[in-house]
Amino acid sequence: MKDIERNAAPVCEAHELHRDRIEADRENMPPEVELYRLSDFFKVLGDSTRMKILFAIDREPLCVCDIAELVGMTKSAVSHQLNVLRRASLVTYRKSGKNVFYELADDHVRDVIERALEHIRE
Amino acid sequence: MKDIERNAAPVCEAHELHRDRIEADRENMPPEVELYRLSDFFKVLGDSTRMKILFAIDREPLCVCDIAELVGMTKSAVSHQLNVLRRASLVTYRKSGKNVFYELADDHVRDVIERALEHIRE
DNA sequence: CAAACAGTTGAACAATCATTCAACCATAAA
DNA sequence: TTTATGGTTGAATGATTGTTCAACTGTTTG
Repeated sequence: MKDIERNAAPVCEAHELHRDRIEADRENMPPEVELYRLSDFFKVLGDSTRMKILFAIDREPLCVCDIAELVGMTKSAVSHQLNVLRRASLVTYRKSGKNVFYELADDHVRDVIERALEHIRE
Repeated sequence: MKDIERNAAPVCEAHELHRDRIEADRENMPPEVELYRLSDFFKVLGDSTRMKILFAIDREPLCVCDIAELVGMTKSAVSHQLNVLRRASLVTYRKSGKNVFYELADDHVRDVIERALEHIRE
């Protein structure tokens, strides 16, 4: 049968019974802006190349070509991803002669990744 | 000038000077498989709809139509995203009559999100 | 100054992905 | 056994995105 109600308000009978509790759930949710900033933050971490880069510079600042060698990609690809990490304030950089050295911006990032590691290791 | 060396090993002079340190950095990196599981985990969190869903069911299990109303999307769209969250083991579900109730799988997820919230709030 | 090197950038391409639409399954009620 | 409801699913579509390629900037060295 055709789902003619597909665009109607998705409210089931169970919902009608718990209007007040649902309302409390709604108030428990962070504001829109924060939800977007949160998912944007995770989106940056959600790429294996960027994850490799973050672990590569975990111990010490490295120049782009060192990072490229550690993660096994071209300088260009790495530079593009470093740009993403920079815009998200996950890394900082410092120029020195012909080189540009990147390092982790702060320990918050390490914390989040550490927790996630615990999770996937069960 | 043309970058004729673009596919060559990306090793700069600075790299030659610190071969041993770079090698230590390499050993500090988690194994490939773990890096992929880690970025896959963050990838699932890196979507605003899924993030909304997780906060919607943070306090109590909810049925699909309640979740759909809280996040402001169709049941179909929510069901697709719940499927992603299920495959990543971030949520569990329980059938009850016509309804299917979803809840957070464990507290690890809450921990990671909590840390990330602290980060984006500075 | 010219050549080489480290890194950046924009366009293009392929791949991934979120949402919509339509149909479908399962349960409950009439 | 129909009918309605809650939820799932596959295909299609449009948007986003990661990598490559080519060219370019800036710095150092000969």
